[in-house]
Amino acid sequence: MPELPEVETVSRRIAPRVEGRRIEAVEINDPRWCMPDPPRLLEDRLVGEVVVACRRRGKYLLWELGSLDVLVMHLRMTGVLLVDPDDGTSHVRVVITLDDGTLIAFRDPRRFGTGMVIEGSALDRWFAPRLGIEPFDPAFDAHAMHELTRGRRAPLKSFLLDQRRIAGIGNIYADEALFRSGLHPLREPGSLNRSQSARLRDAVVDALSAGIDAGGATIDDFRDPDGAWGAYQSEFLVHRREGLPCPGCGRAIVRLVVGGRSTYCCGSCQPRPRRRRR
DNA sequence: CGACACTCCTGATGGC
DNA sequence: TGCCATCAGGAGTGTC
Repeated sequence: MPELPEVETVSRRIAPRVEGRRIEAVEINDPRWCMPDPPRLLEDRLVGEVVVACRRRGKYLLWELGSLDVLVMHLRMTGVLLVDPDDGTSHVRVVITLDDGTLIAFRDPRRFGTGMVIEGSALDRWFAPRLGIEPFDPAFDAHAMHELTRGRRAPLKSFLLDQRRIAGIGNIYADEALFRSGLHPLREPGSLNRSQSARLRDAVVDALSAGIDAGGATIDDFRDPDGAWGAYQSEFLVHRREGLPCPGCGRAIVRLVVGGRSTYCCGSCQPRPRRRRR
């Protein structure tokens, strides 16, 4: 499932192919993609526009247009953008034709992905209630992490998945960051001391960086825009590795469910909190 | 306000 | 071999 490193990978690979290009045509085959707006509305606002910049915010992929509108896309579970997809590629929901003939296809088997056009001046207002700090923002330091955890009582794993606190972490990188920090997924965020908050902050940044360096992880068919598989899934330390040896101590990795999400951790390197919250 | 249940969707998986 | 139930999960919505 595309998380920050996967969306970053898509953005980096696709940017040189779309920036400076004019959108020649847009074909939206699945109205769900831009619901509740009708496909015609998006097509009309996109066709003829120059893509000024392609970038990422949280797990959102943004195309800034010459009109100052922004195409805001979310890949959700199974979405991916492909450059010049092979003939017969299945589950293609949207096709964008650029003025040099390049085709950008949005492929999304489960149809959770979304696209919308927002005025650039309204973008921050739209993100504000949804997305917290960017993990690679210099302001995201140990102190900022400690402040974010104050008073939070839901499990630490759920805290990391809450996009309104920190933007971009999903199920994979939450598990990986928690393992790297040595903290248990059920820890109460508000119970972390300063040094634990600092470790968690570093673990989040390190896990996400490792994912980006590997070109993302291929789970649920994720590919980069050139169709290449990600590599990071082979570097997972704990995620989806139930029963396999912990890279730290060799004991079997365990799976539990936290906040309804599959969660993988080492019972020994990530000591369980003494008492459960109530 | 925080926490949590429910919803969307379809390919993959497992049981018989 | 085929059928069916179950599962996965990001974010929006609704409820307490």
